[in-house]
Amino acid sequence: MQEKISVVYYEDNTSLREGISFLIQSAAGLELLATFSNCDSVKTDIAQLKPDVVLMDIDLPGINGIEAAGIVKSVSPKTQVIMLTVFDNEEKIFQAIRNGASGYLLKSTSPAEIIESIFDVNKGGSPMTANVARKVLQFFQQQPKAIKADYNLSDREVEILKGLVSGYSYKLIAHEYFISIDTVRSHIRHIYEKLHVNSKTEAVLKAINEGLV
Amino acid sequence: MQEKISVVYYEDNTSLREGISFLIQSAAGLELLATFSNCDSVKTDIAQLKPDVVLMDIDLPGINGIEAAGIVKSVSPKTQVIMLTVFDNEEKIFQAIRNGASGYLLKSTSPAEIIESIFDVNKGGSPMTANVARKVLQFFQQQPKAIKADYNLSDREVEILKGLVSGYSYKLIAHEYFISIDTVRSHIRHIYEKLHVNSKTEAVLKAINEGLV
DNA sequence: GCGTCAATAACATGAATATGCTATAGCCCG
DNA sequence: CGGGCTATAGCATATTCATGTTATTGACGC
Repeated sequence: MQEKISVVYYEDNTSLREGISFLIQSAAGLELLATFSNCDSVKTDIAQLKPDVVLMDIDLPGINGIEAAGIVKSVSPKTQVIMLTVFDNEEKIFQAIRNGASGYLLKSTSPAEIIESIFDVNKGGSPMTANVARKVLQFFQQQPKAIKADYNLSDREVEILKGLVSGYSYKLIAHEYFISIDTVRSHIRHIYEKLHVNSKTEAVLKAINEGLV
Repeated sequence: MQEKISVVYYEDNTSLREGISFLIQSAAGLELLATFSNCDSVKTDIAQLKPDVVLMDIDLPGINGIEAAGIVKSVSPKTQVIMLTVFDNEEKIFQAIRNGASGYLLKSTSPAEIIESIFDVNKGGSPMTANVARKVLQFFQQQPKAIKADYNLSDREVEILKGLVSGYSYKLIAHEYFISIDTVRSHIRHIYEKLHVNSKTEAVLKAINEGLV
């Protein structure tokens, strides 16, 4: 058996903090190093304690939990951060993930699952409430909406646009598709009209952002 | 109380299929419409049954579960698909997600949690084993590697490059940063040398692909 | 068969971009 | 204090791109 998993817990709601703290202390295999009601000293706290896992409330007075997550990861990259929040706000989820959070639980999660999540995250998992996970997955799924349909591009125009997205010059595209450069111009002219842009770069950016890969 | 959640279950391992089937049938609120040991008739099955949820083993003989997930979503977009597998292989996870799967559970998941996941996914969640979730999250986290360091761009060059990535012309960038257009040229010349490209579009593509957002 | 549209193509012109060369002023480093 | 690097800037030239205009061919619809 390995050492206990060390935990630090940030939560401003006193009764919640005391409740979860009690559970962590009771759990075999977990060791609660400290709890804090705000993140003001998160940098020095974490630098000294170097916990395995941080439980971080997202809505804290002063520095919010999302920024704090980033600070934790910067001073102790191996520490795993689990965000706890009442919000399944999309923007906050992605901010937290980008800041290095490895878990994201809604406060509706049962205490037993919160404890379980600490073990999960320490084993290299990412415990996530199903609602949160859905939002993350949608990020991957949303894309295949066709730029073709949105902007009424013809098949050929999509091909040419892919050429632009590949970084090709008109000359190369002409050669690629065995057509004259003037034809390439024609197509690109039409593409620009349909996408409402007026430069190669804008067209490429739009194509990428709209999911034409 | 609403109607029962209708479930269809694909699994080639007979004893596992029978075990889970029994649990689904026993669960209040769930109705098992059918089980199959392979996906050969998935298209017609789903088109007729239109279940709320499909439990899909990923390693099936014949058509594999990942393709099958795509077929399910194409004939019945509202049906939620949960993948079940022994592998937490990264490529398979992402393929399944792109094919529209809404949940991804390892077979080490307890039967009780599998049942719970059916309710979760029907409520709009995405039940995921923590290991799987981690792989998905890493997709978002890997980015902040600096193009600056990789290619030794100066601060100013990064700023200018961001201008290009925003779709600006030289003229606009010059105006944006209060410098002459010739200076913009100079910077961009150096950027091209460092990135080993020779057009605006290539530079923009490289910047985007390398994670300069 | 006639209108519409997609794909092809040509010609022209001005704007934007790519590239070569040069140069100055301010840093920091050893 | 000289050498290296960055930010700034100018000038010249060639290429590429953006855009206006026009035209032919073949598909498809009705």
